[in-house]
Amino acid sequence: MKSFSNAEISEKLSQIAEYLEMQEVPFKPRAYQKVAETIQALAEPVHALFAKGGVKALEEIPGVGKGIAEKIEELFKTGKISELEKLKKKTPVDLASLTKIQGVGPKSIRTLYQKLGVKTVADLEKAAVQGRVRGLEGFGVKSEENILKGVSFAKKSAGRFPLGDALPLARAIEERLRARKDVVRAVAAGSLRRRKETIGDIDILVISEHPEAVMDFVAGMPEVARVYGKGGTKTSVRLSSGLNLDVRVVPEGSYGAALMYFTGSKDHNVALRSLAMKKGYKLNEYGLFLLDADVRGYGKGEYARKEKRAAGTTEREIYQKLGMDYIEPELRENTGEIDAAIHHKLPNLIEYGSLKGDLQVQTKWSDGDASIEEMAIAAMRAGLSYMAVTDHTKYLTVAMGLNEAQVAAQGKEIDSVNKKLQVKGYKFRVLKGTECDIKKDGSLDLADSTLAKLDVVGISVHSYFKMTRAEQTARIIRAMENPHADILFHPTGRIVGRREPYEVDMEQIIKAAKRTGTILEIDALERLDLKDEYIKMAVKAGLPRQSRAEAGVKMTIDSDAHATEHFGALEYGIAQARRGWASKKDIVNTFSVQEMLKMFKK
DNA sequence: GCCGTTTTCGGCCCGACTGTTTTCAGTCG
Repeated sequence: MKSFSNAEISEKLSQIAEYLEMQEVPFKPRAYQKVAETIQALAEPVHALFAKGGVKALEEIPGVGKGIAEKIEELFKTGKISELEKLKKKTPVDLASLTKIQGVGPKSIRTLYQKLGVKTVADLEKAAVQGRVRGLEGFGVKSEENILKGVSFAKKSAGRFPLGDALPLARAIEERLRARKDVVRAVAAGSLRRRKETIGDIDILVISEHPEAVMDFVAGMPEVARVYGKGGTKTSVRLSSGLNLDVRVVPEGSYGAALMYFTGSKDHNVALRSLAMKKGYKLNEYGLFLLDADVRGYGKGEYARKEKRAAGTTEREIYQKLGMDYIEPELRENTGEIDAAIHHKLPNLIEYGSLKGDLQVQTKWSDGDASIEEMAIAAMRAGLSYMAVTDHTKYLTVAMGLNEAQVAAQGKEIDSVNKKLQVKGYKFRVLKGTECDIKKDGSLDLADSTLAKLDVVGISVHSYFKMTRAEQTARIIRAMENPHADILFHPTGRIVGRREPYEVDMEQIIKAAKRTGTILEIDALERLDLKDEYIKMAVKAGLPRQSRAEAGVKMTIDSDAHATEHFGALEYGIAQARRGWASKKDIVNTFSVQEMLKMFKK
């Protein structure tokens, strides 16, 4: 039995899709592509699902039927998918790299291979430089130039950006557009509005009576490195930061429909459009239109369709006409939200700005940049009324972790900071805490007698990332069983785009959290750990059937601040919680300090 | 290949832009 990561499985399925697309096989490519995307976003390793429940468990994955399940099984058992091998033999090209080139798709690749023998990006570049591409049917001088530009950009491609990098950039561009007299509205939509953890490109929707002027402005912005396309209402550019930016202008009356269309996700839109169609509507970026079938004068099932506009000014209106509740952007992934909206079962999502405290903050005592008092004042400025000081412990020598005596000494400083704040008239409380290391055997790095004196005991893994799944899971669960352990910090250890999570069975961890009363953390700074899918599991919102019984695990959203400016990251943590269908009641630090402390294990 | 508030068979989202074309295919989102 071979083990493949979700990314590897996704890549293989996606390749099958592209090969089939190349051969103009209808419909199948989309089926494969959809599953590839689903698996890519899946937090639970597919090989773990398979180990637990075999082919049946694979078919539980949305979009996976008998055919694809068997192909995944074959991959695990033999290390190969014979279908893919067959396709590769027929057209032996480096699909993965070639399709990454902007403007080059499966059809072009086929022609380039058949006529010029192009197999790799290097072959393609050579052919274009030698001017052999322009002679092909359907290609010209311009296509050749674009291929060369595409190749050179693909070479220094930056890929996806963390939400925390893209959001400020998008907001700045939004501001500049709004400042224009000819712009009524400018809104960043796309994956950014859905607050995905990484952003591939920025999509901005503009309402304006003068689209051409807006297009000129966008294409001429100083940070634009290349203009991919510029039309009357739509412009695509690449920014020097490596991000792509799409700006689309629509008239005022289409605002809602366009916002919906531009926000996505694609899967959500496709599902909505299918639903609209069944109800006799057509949904596009200009509105929701009622279709009248008029057979008079037409024969053999041909219909003249007259369109009557039914909605489009606001998103709310469109959802309503389709018979469902309004769906918040963070939920629009076609992972159960449409059904929930139809049956009025959507969660009441935690709101931005609703956190009262932060339960993971580092200071100068270990690897933070600022003093306890400085962090407290910054937390207050961020609108919080309490924070826990949770410096690292001694095992983590690189972070200058504290021993028992230092923790006691730090407690005294916290007392004096609290007194000082009180004298100044601030209603803010600093809690005594720790980010206590979980050692290899699952024991904790500080003596129980020390932990017992603290308000907030966070525990976390910073070593032995390479243990087996079973060992790592057992290690963490043992630590959670410590009666003093209140919160499991960054439960999977991942850092978005930089560090893969360690192997751990999150379903078991969530069960253990329920059993032991341990709170799970959503770590906002760089990690976004828990991932949305695990949050969903913890709150029991419409996820894998087998975990529904484990509902009701409490979570906390923390900044993991190491500097005064890091409290801003809490916004991303809330976004992640919303994407995981979490409500205020699921998140302990939306409550006052007294109410929150009552939720800790006894 | 998948899926079901019309369906276990017969469907499968929709439009902008480009480059190559004289009406459209390919790509993208």
